[in-house]
Amino acid sequence: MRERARFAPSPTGPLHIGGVRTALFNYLIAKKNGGDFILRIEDTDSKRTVKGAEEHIQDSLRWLGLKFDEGPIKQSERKYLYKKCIDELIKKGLAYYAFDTSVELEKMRANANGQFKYNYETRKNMINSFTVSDEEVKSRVKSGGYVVRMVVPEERKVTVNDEIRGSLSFKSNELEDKIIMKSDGMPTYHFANVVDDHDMKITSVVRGEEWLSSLPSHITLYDHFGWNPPKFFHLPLILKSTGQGKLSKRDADEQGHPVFAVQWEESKGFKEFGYTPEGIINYLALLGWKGKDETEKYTLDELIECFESKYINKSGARFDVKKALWINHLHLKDFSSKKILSLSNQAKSLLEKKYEVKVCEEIVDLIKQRLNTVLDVEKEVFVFINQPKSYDSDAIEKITRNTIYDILNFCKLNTELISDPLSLKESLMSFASESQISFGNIMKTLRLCIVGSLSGPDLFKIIEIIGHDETLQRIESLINKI
RNA sequence: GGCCCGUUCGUCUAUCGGUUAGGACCUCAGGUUUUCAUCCUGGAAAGAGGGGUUCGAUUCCCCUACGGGCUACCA
Repeated sequence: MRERARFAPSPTGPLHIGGVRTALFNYLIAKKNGGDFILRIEDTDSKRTVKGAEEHIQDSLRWLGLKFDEGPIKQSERKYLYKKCIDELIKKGLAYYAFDTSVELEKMRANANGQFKYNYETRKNMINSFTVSDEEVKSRVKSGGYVVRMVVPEERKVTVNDEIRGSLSFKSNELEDKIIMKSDGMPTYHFANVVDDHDMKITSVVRGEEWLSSLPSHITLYDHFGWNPPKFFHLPLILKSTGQGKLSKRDADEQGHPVFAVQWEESKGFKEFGYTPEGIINYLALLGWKGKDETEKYTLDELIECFESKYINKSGARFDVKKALWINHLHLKDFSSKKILSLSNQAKSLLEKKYEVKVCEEIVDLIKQRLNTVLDVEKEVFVFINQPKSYDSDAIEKITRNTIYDILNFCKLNTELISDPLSLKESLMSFASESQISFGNIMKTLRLCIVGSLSGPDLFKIIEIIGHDETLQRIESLINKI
């Protein structure tokens, strides 16, 4: 059977990293066997639908490269289907009308110390199809304000299977006659989910662990309809990087990392923080899954190739920024210069204003392995565009001003050497032995004057690229400053 | 409180009952490099606790502890 998996977020807010991982695992399970990846928007609660959320979800998936084959299918547009199925269950006696007000329900819960369950026993004392005459039911239904509840049978063992955890069993008496249709005529999550997954011929339901406890209710629903349930994968949660609990926006803010894939309102996403889709996808795949061997770097295509759901982990995993950054770096350093340039518009336009395209790419080649995020491109490229804004004063003091002066003066007096970095290096070496200044200090001085600090790519390459005049200018400018 | 799930280095994880408990991030020490980074070599670092089962348990079972989820006319 053709594999069909769906990502089914509700548009109640922006897509966060946990949702992205759910989407990714759905995608991988679908694509592993050449199946379909479907997007379904679960917007059954109009009160909680947030404007722009659906668009944000789609933007995120697009940026990540998780293309869906069908959808987005919106539940709000499928009321007719749910209604039909509700009627079917009512006719079978497996669902019933309930007329209790929320005030009454709250009272019941308060009285029972939070132990109240609407079930095979308590429904006898509530206002519903079981306790009210047929005529009254009819008239109450006519005037609206009712809900529909599912019948959960008494004293039964509900055995469910989760592909990640294996077989689980629940007692039906612990379950509730869950509301499946709300008084506004919309289905609840539990109902719409089951009906849609069946209707859409979904073969694998991949979702967060928070749904595990409602699985027995869902299975009961499948039973009521006489449908075969799909396979279920309940993914462990992503936990905050320090402390306890699952990752939330607040913790992410505190730790200084994003939670959204792409920007949402004022909150920058992974994209804006300079992560690549490749990096995020790779890191997220590794958070809770591991391939057969020690490989850590995967592209999406490689993931599809290697992914096996049996290697998905059971326990929650902390989000580790340092490792995420490292994985991002792994991808960035292997990108072509052209691609890196296309990711950093700012750096690209600054460079291209000054250099030919070929040189621009050469420059990026020099800085590639220094990158953790695409934001670093701009920083690293700065030395090729502008004079240092400031100088590392600690370094100056260490080398001493006199030495610096001597070295720079030597360069200034041998300006013709600057055009030929190779011979410049040789003369500097002989200058070192003549003047009793260590070659290390000479290089540091020169770097200080070209870069402003003691880090950066190959100095002679920099000199070659920025050229004779610019180099001389930078030398002059440091001489004037000390 | 009840129900369900989980628990190996600081973090992500490997281990199909017998291993010097392996790898990666982080970290530390060396090496390469003109510097930083990259890269290379090496070090430190773990089976929550208690009972069983077994010749033998990180691995199987039970209890406890801890963590997580659910317990809405929210998803």
